[in-house]
Amino acid sequence: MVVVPRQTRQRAEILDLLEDLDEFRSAQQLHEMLRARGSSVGLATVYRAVQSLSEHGDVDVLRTEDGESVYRRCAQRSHHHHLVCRSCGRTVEIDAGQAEAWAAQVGAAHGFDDVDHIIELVGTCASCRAAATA
Amino acid sequence: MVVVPRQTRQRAEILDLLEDLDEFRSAQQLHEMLRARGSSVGLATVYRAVQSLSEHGDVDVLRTEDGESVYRRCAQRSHHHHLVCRSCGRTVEIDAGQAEAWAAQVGAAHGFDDVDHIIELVGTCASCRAAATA
DNA sequence: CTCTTGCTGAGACTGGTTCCCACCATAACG
DNA sequence: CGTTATGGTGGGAACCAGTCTCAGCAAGAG
Repeated sequence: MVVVPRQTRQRAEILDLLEDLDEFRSAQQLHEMLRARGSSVGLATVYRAVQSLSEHGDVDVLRTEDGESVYRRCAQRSHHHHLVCRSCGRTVEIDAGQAEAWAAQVGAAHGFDDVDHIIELVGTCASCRAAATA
Repeated sequence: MVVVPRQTRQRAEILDLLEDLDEFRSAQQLHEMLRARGSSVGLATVYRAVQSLSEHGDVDVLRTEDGESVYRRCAQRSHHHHLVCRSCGRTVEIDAGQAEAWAAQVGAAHGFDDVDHIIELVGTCASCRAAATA
């Protein structure tokens, strides 16, 4: 009795859109883009879709500095982290084995169990750096 | 012409309160606590104060999962990270030299400069673990 | 085909945060 | 020490992301 989300036009359109994008987008941006494409999808539906997708590990979620949640379809389905360009939004997926080992070790040193971690890296990518110094 | 915040009763009271606490608190919680103490400080003022304090590095800010900002007066004024107990909120400050070195190295490997990082650890502390298994 | 059940969407609602603006206290200046 | 400009204060309105409501609809089971 596993709960599998029903396959609907709206969900398909949202996934399609996410496939086309390679940067993190907010639910509101996705909604706008869908409307621009001419499909009539409700904002609430977009929220529900990205939420269920993220629960199933099909998309990754990040929180921006101003508290907005942004979503991205990721190549790696396993746990990983992101290195995001602060200027153009280009995102690189990182396997963070080393950082995870560090986290577990630090937790143990302070008597903490089940240590989860939030690790995100923000930098300036090579091409933006070049553009800035030009 | 450096902008130094004016010293007022309200700001002093907020800092005092933060000194007494050793867990992260939201602006709203701080506001409530101040009112409970009998001091009439506006909510807007609390927001302004914690904001300016965090900009000056006098308090640390974290975002909870539901998008609330929480604040804490930290012992270390230099850059550091936190290991928070998910059950009791107990917080340990971590010097994360190793993680930072890793972040810089990963950034460089992908051609990224000025790599900032967000690293937070959440776990279950020894005493909460004991209480849970009791 | 029919029925059940989950999905949809418009708009109302919530809760955290910021803005507005008249009033007030601080600090600088004479 | 009084005056003044400047920035802080506070209450409420405004804002915005996100959630809830509920009637209508459509996917999938039987």
